[in-house]
Amino acid sequence: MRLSRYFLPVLKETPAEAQIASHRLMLRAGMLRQEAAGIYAWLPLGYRVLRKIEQIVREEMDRAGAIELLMPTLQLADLWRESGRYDDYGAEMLRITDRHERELLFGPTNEEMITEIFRAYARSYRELPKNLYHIQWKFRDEQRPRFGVMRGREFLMKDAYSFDLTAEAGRASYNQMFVAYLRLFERMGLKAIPMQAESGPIGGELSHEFIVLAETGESAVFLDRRLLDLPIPGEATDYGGDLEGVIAPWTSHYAATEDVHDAARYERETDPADRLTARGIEVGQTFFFGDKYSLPMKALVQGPDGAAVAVQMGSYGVGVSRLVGAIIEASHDEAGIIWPDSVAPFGVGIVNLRPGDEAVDAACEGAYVALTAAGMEPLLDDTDERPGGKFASMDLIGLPWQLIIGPRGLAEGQVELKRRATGERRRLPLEEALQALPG
RNA sequence: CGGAGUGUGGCUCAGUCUGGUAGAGCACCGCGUUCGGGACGCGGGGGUCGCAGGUUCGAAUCCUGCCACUCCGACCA
Repeated sequence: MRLSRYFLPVLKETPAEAQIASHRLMLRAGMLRQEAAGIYAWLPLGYRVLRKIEQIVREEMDRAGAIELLMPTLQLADLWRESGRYDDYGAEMLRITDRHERELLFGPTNEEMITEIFRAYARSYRELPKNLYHIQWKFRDEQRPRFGVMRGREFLMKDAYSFDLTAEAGRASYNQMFVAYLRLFERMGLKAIPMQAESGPIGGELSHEFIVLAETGESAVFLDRRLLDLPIPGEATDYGGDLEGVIAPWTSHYAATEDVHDAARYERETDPADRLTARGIEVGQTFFFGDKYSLPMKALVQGPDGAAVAVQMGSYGVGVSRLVGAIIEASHDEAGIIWPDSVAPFGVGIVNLRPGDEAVDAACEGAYVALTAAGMEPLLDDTDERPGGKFASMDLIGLPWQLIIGPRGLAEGQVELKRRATGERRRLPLEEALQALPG
């Protein structure tokens, strides 16, 4: 992408409404525009990051055997009356009436709808297990939205739903999602720790919140710090096999949010030197709730013995839009965002220090073509802004690499290659710089 | 939902107490000089001061109502 043709409204000054780093930086980097309290437009740069995160989530869900579909944002109120949640959910649910006076709602989650879809087609235990997911916009009418995309009212969520014949099989499905979550957060450069959690309105006994440790997190957490060093399951993990052993290290150390924290147990199960009290951002949550929905909504299949049984279900959410903020909270400095390579909106920024200079323009064009061909997704700053401003903008938007090309260096056959994360700067010939970049 | 604030040009804000022709910096447009870490000079464009009533000769400023947004708390798959 050539910056001269792009839409990247970076802000020199910090917007007054933004309180935390990720919100400030998203507004300043031209990623986000607030349209109402807790409702945002994703500008081109922000949307690129959102899509990268979404894609990582999708790949890991697919790897774990889940199947993608897409459910609508609007749902019929009657569907929620079947589960009894229409009245229970309260003011957080946005209720809508159409021209025929039919009651609708903007979905805050999709247990009812996926159960309705499943029961419409599934008849036999032979069709199990199934795990269906979608990545769709949700709306929860928070009383007090805040912190930008960290706590918006409209947000993008991946939600998966598992269907099994028995609780044991359901537990296996739960474990698959557990492992997939460990992997997908790791791929985004995040250290997300699974913690015991309350299941809240979703219901059920078994639940984990996946929490990224950050000072600006909304909840206090208590954990065994050895969890921070556990290895993440590899790409070759056999999701068809028994995963109990894979997740055991994660569930055998103490980790809990303040809501369910048991101080006595904490002291009994952890060594004082290993205790870590911190704050965290919830980026995902897993639930196993058995027949809580399948029973009242009659999602039944015939078992081997011919009897109809309610399927055992779980649901698994990832806050895709919240992750954009969480990643920034975990990775930024005074100058701006520092994107992990895997979610960076562009792989490398090329800075033309003297647009209009024939040699410099040619070198930049050459680098742009070569890096595009190499799949590096370069962003070429070919504007006539002054160098200082270009450097500041590049640091702000946080691309992993910066390739700086100017007349002075070029006269000596040199360009500058800068790694955003470390600040390391190297002067070297253009050809070598292109070789040094991954991709 | 309880409490506290804020709405003035695209952004950050001053002006409101004490009513009297709407301001600054940045950004933007033109010309020129510049150009390796957010340049400088000269000239210029842009605001029904959140909305609606009221008081007054006169309202950004005082009064009333409403709306939006922010912060603290409660709430929060």
